[in-house]
Amino acid sequence: MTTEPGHVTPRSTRPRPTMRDVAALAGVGVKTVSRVVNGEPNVSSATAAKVRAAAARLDFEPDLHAGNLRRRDGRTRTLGLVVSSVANPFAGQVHRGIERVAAAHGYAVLAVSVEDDPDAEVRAVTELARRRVDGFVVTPVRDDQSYLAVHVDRGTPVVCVDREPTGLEADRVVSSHVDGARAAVRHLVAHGHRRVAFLGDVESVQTARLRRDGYAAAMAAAGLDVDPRLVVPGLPDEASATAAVHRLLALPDPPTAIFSARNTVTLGVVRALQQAGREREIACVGFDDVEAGDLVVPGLTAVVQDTDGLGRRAAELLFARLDGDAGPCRRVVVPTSLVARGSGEIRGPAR
Amino acid sequence: MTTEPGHVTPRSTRPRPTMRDVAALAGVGVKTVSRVVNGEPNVSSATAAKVRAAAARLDFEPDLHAGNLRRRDGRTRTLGLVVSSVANPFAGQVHRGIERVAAAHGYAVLAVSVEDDPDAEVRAVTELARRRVDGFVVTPVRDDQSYLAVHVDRGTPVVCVDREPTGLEADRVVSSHVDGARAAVRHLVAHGHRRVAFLGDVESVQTARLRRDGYAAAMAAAGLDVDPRLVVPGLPDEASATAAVHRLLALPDPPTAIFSARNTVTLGVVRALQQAGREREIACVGFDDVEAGDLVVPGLTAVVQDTDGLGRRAAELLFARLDGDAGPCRRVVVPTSLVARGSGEIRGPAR
DNA sequence: GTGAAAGCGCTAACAC
DNA sequence: GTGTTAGCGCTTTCAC
Repeated sequence: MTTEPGHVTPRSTRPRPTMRDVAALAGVGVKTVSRVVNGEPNVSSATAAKVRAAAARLDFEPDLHAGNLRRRDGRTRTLGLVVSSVANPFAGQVHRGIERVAAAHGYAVLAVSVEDDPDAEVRAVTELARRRVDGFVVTPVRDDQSYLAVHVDRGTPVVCVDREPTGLEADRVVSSHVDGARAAVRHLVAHGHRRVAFLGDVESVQTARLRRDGYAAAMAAAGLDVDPRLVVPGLPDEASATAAVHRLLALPDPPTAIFSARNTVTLGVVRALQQAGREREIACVGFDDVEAGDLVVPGLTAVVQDTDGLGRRAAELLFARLDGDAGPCRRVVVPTSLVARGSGEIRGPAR
Repeated sequence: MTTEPGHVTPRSTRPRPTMRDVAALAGVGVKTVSRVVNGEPNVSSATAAKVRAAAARLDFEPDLHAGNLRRRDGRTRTLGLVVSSVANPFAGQVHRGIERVAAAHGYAVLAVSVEDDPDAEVRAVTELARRRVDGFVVTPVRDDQSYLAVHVDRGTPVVCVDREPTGLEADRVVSSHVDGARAAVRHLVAHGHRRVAFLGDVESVQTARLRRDGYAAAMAAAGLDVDPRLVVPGLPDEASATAAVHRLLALPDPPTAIFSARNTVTLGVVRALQQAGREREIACVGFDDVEAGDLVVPGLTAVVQDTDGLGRRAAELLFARLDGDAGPCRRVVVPTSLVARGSGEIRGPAR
C-alpha cells in the first residue's frame, strides 16, 4: 500500500463560529448576540430565542479571553495555583479545597508543579501571569517571594498556603505546625516517655523547622532534657529515616518514643521498627497522615492536617480580595488534630 | 478612630503595561517590541537591547491570549484535563505524567474535577473550551462522549485516559485491566487457592466490569467453577467491603483467597480480615496500590498501574495530534504489574 | 531594519 | 429593543 503525497486528509478543522456568524444566522446584530450570551437585559424574548437557536446550531462557544480584552473587569475567571507537585497527595487535597470554592464562584484552576525547584516557582508564576489569571495561590518553595509584589500591585491578589511567604505582604493560610508537633510530643510524654526522639525533614523547608520548634518547646515544657543524639533532622527520604532509626536503636540508652515530623519519614520509621521487631515497644507519632495508617499494626497515631480547610480558606481569602477587600493582610492558622490509633499510646517506662 | 469615606485607599492597581507602553519607553514601534518579545529576526541588537531594558523596567508580561486572537496558529499553550478529582491520588499521578510532558512542550495544564458527576463532565469541557485550550485529556465518566466530536472536528484533539470513550473516535490510553485482574487471580490459583472471591466496585464504572471479566477469565482458564456467592460487585466504599467480607467468612465454605478490584475495597477487605484475625490465613490481592501497603502485616500484594505512564502516553498522543498527525485513532494499553508483598502468597489448602 | 494600518472576537459607549 | 462604532493587546500584512 502506497501513500501519495497529495492524498493526506487534512483535518477538516472547520473554523470555530464567532458571534458574527451567530448574528448573521439569527439575522441580528453582534451586540444583540453578546447581550443574549451574557444574559444582559433589553432583549425581547423572541429575539433571544432566535439567537439561542442559532448559537446552538453552530455549537457556538464564546471566547472568554477575547471578551476579557475589552470587558471592564477583565476577569479570566481562572486562578493560578503553584504547588510542589500535583502528584503529592497533600497538594492534591489542598487543590481540591481550592477548586471547590473556585467552582462555586465560576472559576477554574490552572495548577503548576514546581517539584521543589526555586526557579521553577518563578517560571510557574510567569506562565500563569501571561495567561492572565485573576489571582494566585502559591506554596512558597524559594526563600524569597518579593518577586510577587508586582502582581499584587497590579491588582492580582496572592495568597500563600502551607508555608509563609518571605519578603512579601500577602495573605497566608498555614497549619498549626508548632502546636501540632507540641501536641504530638506532649501526647508521648503523657504516656510516660522521657526519651523522645525527633526525626525530621531537611530544614531548608520552613515547616520542618517549625515542627522541630514544637518538639523542643514541648520537651522544655515537660521539664525534659533533650539528648542531642536523639534529634535527627535533615532526612530527605524514607530510606534515610529507616537508617536513622536503626542507629538510634543501637544507642546504649535508646529512645522509648519517636516523633516523626513528616509523612515519608514516618514510613521509614515504621519500617525500621518492624525490621527490629520493636513496633510494639517503641511509641511513635507522625506528623501528616498515611493512607492505610490504621491497618498497620499497631495503628499509626498521627497529627493530621486539615488539607481541605487549608485550600478552602486560601481560596476564600483570594475571592475576598477579588471582591475588593483592601484590608490588612491576614494570617489564618488551620488547626491540626491528633488521631490516636495505637502506636502513640504505647506506654513508656514506669518511673 | 473614624474612617472618612474619601479616605479608602484604593488598591494602587496601576494598569498593566502593554506593548504600546514598552514601545513608547524604548522609543520604537509596537511591532518592533513584538519582534523582540517573540524572538523574531530582523531587529538590530542595539534596538533589541533597548526594548528589553524597557520591558524589564515596566515588568512587562505579554498577554498570551490577546496575541492568540490574531496569531496564525492561535495556540493558547494550555491543555484541558478532566479528571474524577484532583484529590484522588491516582488522578494526581496521571496529572503529573501529563504535566511533565506538557511542560516540556511549553504547555500548562488546566485541570477540572468532576467528582464522578456525568453532567459535570460536560460542564468541565465547556468551561475549558471557552478558555480555548488546545487539546483535552478526559477521563470519561458519562456513558457517552459523542459531545466531544465538535471539538475534534474543529481541530482541538481529545485523548481519553483510564477509561475508553463511548460514541467517539478518539485516541485512548488505558491500563491492562483485564490482564491485570487475570494475573492477580492466576497468582492466587498458583498458590493453591480454588475458592477465590471477587469483591468489586459499582459496575457503572467500566474498569470495574473489565476487572471482573479478568477474574472470570482466569477462573475459567484454571478450570475452576465460580461460586456465585463469592462474587460481590457493587461495593461503593470501604465500609461496604468490610461488611461483605464478614458475610463471606460466615459462609459454610468460605473463600480461601480474595481478589479485591479496587483501592478502597482493598482497605475494607484488610480491615475485615484483621477484625476476624484471619489476615494470615486468607490470601488477598488488590488492584491498585495502597500507600504503606508494605507496612501492613502481611504486606499487601497488589496489581499496580503505571499511572505516570498513563499520563505521559496520553500527553504524547495529544501533542502528536497537535503536531499534525492525522492518522487513525490509537489505543495504547499500559501494562500493569503484580507486586508480591505477602498477602497474596499465603498458600491455599493442600489438595 | 522598521513601523503604520488593519483586524482577531469580543464588549463599551452611544446612537437610533 | 437594537445596531453601529471604536477599541482592548496583540499579530499580520505590507509599505518604507
